[in-house]
Amino acid sequence: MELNSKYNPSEVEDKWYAYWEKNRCFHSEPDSREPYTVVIPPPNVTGILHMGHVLNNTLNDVLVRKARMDGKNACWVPGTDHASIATESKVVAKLKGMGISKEDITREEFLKYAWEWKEEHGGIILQQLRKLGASCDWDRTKFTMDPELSKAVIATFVHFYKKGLIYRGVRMVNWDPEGLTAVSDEEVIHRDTKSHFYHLKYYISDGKGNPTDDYLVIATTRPETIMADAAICVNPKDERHFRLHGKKVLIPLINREIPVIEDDYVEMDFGTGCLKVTPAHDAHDYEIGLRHNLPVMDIIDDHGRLNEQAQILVGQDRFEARKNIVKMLEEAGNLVKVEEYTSPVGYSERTNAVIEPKLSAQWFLKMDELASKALESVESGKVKLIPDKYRNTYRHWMENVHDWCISRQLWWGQQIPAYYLPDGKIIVEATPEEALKAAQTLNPAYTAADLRQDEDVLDTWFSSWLWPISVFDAERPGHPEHKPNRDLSYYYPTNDLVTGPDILFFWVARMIMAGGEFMGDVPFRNVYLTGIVRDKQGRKMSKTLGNSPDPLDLIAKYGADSVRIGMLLCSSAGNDIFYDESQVEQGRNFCGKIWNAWRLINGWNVDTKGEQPDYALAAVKWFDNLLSRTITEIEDHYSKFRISDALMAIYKLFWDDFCSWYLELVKPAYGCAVDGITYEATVTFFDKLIKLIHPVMPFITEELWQAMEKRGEGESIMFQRTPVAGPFDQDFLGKFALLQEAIVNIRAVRSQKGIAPKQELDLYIADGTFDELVPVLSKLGNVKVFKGKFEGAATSFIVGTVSMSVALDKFVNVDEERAKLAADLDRQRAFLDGVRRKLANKGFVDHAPEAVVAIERKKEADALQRIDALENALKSLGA
RNA sequence: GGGCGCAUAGCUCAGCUGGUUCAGAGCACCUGCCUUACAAGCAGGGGGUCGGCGGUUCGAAUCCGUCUGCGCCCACCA
Repeated sequence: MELNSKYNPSEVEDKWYAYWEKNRCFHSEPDSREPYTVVIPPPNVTGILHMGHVLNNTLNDVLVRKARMDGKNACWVPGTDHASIATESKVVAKLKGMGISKEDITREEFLKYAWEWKEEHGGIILQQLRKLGASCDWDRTKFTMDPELSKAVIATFVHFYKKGLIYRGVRMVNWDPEGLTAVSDEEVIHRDTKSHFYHLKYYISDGKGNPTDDYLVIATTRPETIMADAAICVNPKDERHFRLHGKKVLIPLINREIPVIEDDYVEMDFGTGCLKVTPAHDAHDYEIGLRHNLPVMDIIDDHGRLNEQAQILVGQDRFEARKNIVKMLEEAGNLVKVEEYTSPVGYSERTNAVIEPKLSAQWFLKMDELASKALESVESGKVKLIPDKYRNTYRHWMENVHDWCISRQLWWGQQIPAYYLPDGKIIVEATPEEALKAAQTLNPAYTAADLRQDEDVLDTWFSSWLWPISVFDAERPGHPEHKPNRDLSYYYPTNDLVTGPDILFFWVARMIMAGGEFMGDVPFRNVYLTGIVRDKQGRKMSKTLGNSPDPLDLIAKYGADSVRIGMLLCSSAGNDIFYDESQVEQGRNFCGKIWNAWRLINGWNVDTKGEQPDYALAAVKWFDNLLSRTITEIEDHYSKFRISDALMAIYKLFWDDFCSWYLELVKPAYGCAVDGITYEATVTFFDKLIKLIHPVMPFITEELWQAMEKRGEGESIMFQRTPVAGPFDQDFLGKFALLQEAIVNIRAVRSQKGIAPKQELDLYIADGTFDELVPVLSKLGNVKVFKGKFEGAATSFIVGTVSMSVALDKFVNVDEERAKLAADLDRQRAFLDGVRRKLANKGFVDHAPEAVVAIERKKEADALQRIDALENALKSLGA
């Protein structure tokens, strides 16, 4: 088949992806083969493909395609995550655009809009993944809010509730005033933020609510919360404040009287040693409040605005109120001074709003027991983290875990199956019907109208932690007594999980917990943690910075294979990825190389009766051995998840070894035909090479494999077997490497002396070490080879221990050659000295293993031989 | 503040159990080539005190200590 002179990726990629999908090449069903399973880290249903996804899914696809070609039953389950906060805020925004406020519509109406939105805009990313070449089993696509997956989530809640691990309680939680929901500790990101430290005067009360002349000074970063103060706290040992014990002070501006209390919590040497206690708006203050029975006064509403309780600045946003109250305090004479201050502030992971500590009733899952089991799974090596360094981080987290706040004040998600009875009792059952039945066992008079379901939904991670189970068998979570279905028994546990370290705790750890709870086994064997994709300057790629290229643009420009290569080239596990477009260009260049190599082979005239020349015989033997050795290396890299090393090994094998050496060697002279044996061998090599390349570059390899000969409908390179390494002759490969060195030397001589490649030179070789490879030398070096020493003007070099001389009567400058040889001789003598010093060292000879000493002795002998050869060469130059 | 990790060529990184001629790779760079697969290419070449200091060892890029400079995770001294 004729090939275009240029490779056109976009045409080829669309064609083959459509072909793969039409023939359901990615679909997997349980059978007698060994399974290889991965589940996709479900991207947000609202998401669009970014470079992080590209990295992640490329790695995943490489592993899946490799496993498939290794003969395993590969199954990669795709899907999306309902992402409650992100999706809900998008829907709210859309409704706002339509003039509809969430408060004005019912839950049912809102959900109708949300589902419409999801059907319309959701899952774009799954289309985009196809462009990348991801070989997902699309027939198995799941969504975390699919009816059966939601059922699994509800069942899980009921399971843990009845087990006593889920409880409802009033706690200080992280409130997101933008998302209007509580979030878990893990969803709060602390960032050092510049702010101010305001020193405020609180006058001591005379006991009747009037200020005296005496005052104390507190330091706060949040002056807008003073109206919620319940006390001033000092350290009982702090002598400076003994006079305050038992006194009351007045809150500035509103003159409310609050007591001075004593508690060890207060550090004497921080701030002024006086702490204002605001139980409603600070987690520590809340604790102090509990210890001292202080009232809780909440002055901030869900949106982060001051409410009626504040008395002043009512309705203002907390940050606006802060500015204003500072002015008021200054005017009132309560402001002593303002300091610049940097302190960590919590931000919502989803909305980036400043988190407001807020007291509210939420649902929690006890983590102690689950976490210790999940820790054990990793410590024992049942789950391997790659790279290993994350074990430490993981351990630290699992040992310091807090109960998980699982309720969210949202509508998009699985509604908590808790039902309140009129008397406040809580019934937890999977469905309203079951709940009613349970209620009626308490009092048969209850009707459905007496049950009020909890308004909140569950944290999205509370559904994604079931993902590796529920995508196969949604009946199982919450029901460990259920027999796993056929899919689950076959595919679980999955093999590898590729994901970012940022969700190690959010997701990975919790999947391990759920796996232990419902399957009694870990959900995966290996977790490959990728780095974060950064730009050339080391900045994290983000939409706001605008430094992230659109992967689809890149794919359109360079082709998906090139983008995959660009990503993989710089992706050693666990290290951040410094992305640069030049790497994608390298991928594109590699496509061109592969393409042209086939064009060359494909264009040869073949003489089936022709005799195989000696150089071709040697070339085939060499590449055959080298292929085996390199496959061994590649397999080793894969087994250790060194994907970029595996790629580099393949890359060099193809480009340097196959193209630059092998093809140059066997390629017939212009107008001549290649013999049949060499041709067949070359085609076989090419076939093996593109099979090795397929997992990293699926498209171009499919195109060429299909171009090589007519294939049947539905056939694909992806179902071919990975080439296996045979035994290889290390000595022969070593000898060939030396020969390559000789050829490089000859080329260098030409280059330095300006001798055209076409001009044949005479080469003298001292002995018969390379006899078998002389035809190779002649062809690639364009030399006529003579055995023995050359007497006359020549340039000489040592290959291994063999001296070679290029006769150069016409070109050589004897002085230059002499100087070169002398320099080389000096180097060899210095080397010999070093080796001899080592061997003369009794400590070395006595302590070092015999093999190491033997190597040194060999070095000594070789060096002596080389020195001898160099001396002879010098002599023949008349030195 | 606590914990973990990193530092090797201009850039990105390998270097696994301390010992092969170990100081490497890719990219970038320099020189010469439009050689009939490929200029997105071919051939050749330069470039590093392995962050500093000290130690262990016959032997250290590799192990230990320490300092410096980065990065990450955890932690609300208000």
